[in-house]
Amino acid sequence: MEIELQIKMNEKLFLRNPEHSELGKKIIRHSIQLIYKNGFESFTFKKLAEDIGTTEAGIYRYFENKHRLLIYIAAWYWSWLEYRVSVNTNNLKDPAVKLKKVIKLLATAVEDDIKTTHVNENILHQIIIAEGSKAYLTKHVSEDNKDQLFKPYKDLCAAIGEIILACNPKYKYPKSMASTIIEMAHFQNFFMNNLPALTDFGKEKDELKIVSFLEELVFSSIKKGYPG
Amino acid sequence: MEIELQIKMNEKLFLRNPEHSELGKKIIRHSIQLIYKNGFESFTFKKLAEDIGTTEAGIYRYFENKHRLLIYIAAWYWSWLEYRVSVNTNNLKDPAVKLKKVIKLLATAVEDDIKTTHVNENILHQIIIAEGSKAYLTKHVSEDNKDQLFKPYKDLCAAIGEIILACNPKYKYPKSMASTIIEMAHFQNFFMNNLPALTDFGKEKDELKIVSFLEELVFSSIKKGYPG
DNA sequence: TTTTAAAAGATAGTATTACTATCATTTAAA
DNA sequence: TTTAAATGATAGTAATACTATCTTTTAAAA
Repeated sequence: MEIELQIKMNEKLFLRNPEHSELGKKIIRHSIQLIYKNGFESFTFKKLAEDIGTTEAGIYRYFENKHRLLIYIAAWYWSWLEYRVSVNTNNLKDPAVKLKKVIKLLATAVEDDIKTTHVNENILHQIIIAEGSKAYLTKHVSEDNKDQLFKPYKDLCAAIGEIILACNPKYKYPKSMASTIIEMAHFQNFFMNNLPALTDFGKEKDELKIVSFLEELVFSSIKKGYPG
Repeated sequence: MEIELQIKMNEKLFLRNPEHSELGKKIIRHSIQLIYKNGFESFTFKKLAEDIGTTEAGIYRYFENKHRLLIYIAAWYWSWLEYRVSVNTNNLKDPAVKLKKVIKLLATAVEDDIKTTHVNENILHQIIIAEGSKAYLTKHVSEDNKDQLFKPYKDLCAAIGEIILACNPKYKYPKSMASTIIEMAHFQNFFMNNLPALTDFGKEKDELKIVSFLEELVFSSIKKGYPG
């Protein structure tokens, strides 16, 4: 039996659903590779088309512009992460154990077991670290947000917020704590590898140190101590 | 007696020092306004030149490209913040009181008393919140970092790290905690105003709530309790 | 006060980017 | 088998991101 992970994406994220055709899947796969290789700024639909072996106009039939494509990729990532969080935590009772698991999922590289056909999740993780915030750091965030383009991020944040509240129902900032964990899992990683003076992990470059930092940060704040 | 705040900037940040001429100062002032108004993506040297009443070529004599100009503006902001941190904390003995002061300086809008002639600091604060991370989220961070372009950020981070260590010399993550405070002071503000579901401050939109959140986060982690 | 050099203005030009439009051909669904 | 949808091929445009050159203005040195 072959199981393929299909994530249902918001229709507003694209002009034509890239999951529904070979070309569409190629667009996603190759844009992830190209953005990883050269960064989002130097990424263009022309280069992408050449890389795939199609034409610029072909790409424009799927996505309005490269920023929309970035939002799509980010949304896919957040949906996928929420899926992994739910799979990896719903058999756990202790919310503190759950929260530890969440931090680990956020802050460490993916073990490449559950392979979805057309996405390299490790590279995806890397580009979301470096380019992910550009999806919402724009003048048109609010309109994009009205179109629900950031729903997967907000859902993940809400889910983590729930776990935090389960640890301590009186904690006052579950959602801000959740977004802090998410953003810092990524930023501390980026800093560690690129601006090490901004972290305490520059020498070892060990993701597990980020996990320890975040765990200490979170659990001392929500005051439930460490789980086993 | 007239005192003007002059911040010495790294020579590699520009081709010609914008502080040394009227045109240069106009470039800084007007770019801050334009980026604030339309966002960094739609900001171009052409538009800037028209806004100022000079030519594109004129701007290029000061800055290699718009990204360098953003780095310059960000560097100026971080230098200015470090200056304000030192002015506002060096008469304080208790490091915990110092740290509270730092959090407030980072997370709340500027009282526009100390006016530097050509920069609107409130608008500057806003654009750093929305665009600041784009200064380093690039493929060429490491080279830029070698040119010391991010030194002001790193210095500020180091200074805050020192205060954290003064609170608790055994705390293991002073620099990561410092960069977390800095980034979250900005991101929680951006989220509060643009993606409120990611925070617990969406309704009131009150910066002081962010201050409370950060204080609780920081002090429960470094375990020295709140100052008076 | 003149000379000289640096800065700014004016104008032109190029390659690339970010699209839109059209028409022919292939592929897949009815 | 027909018909529509998707793709390919090609062209074209406005804007962006520059570089180059030449003239005029401004400011500093002799």
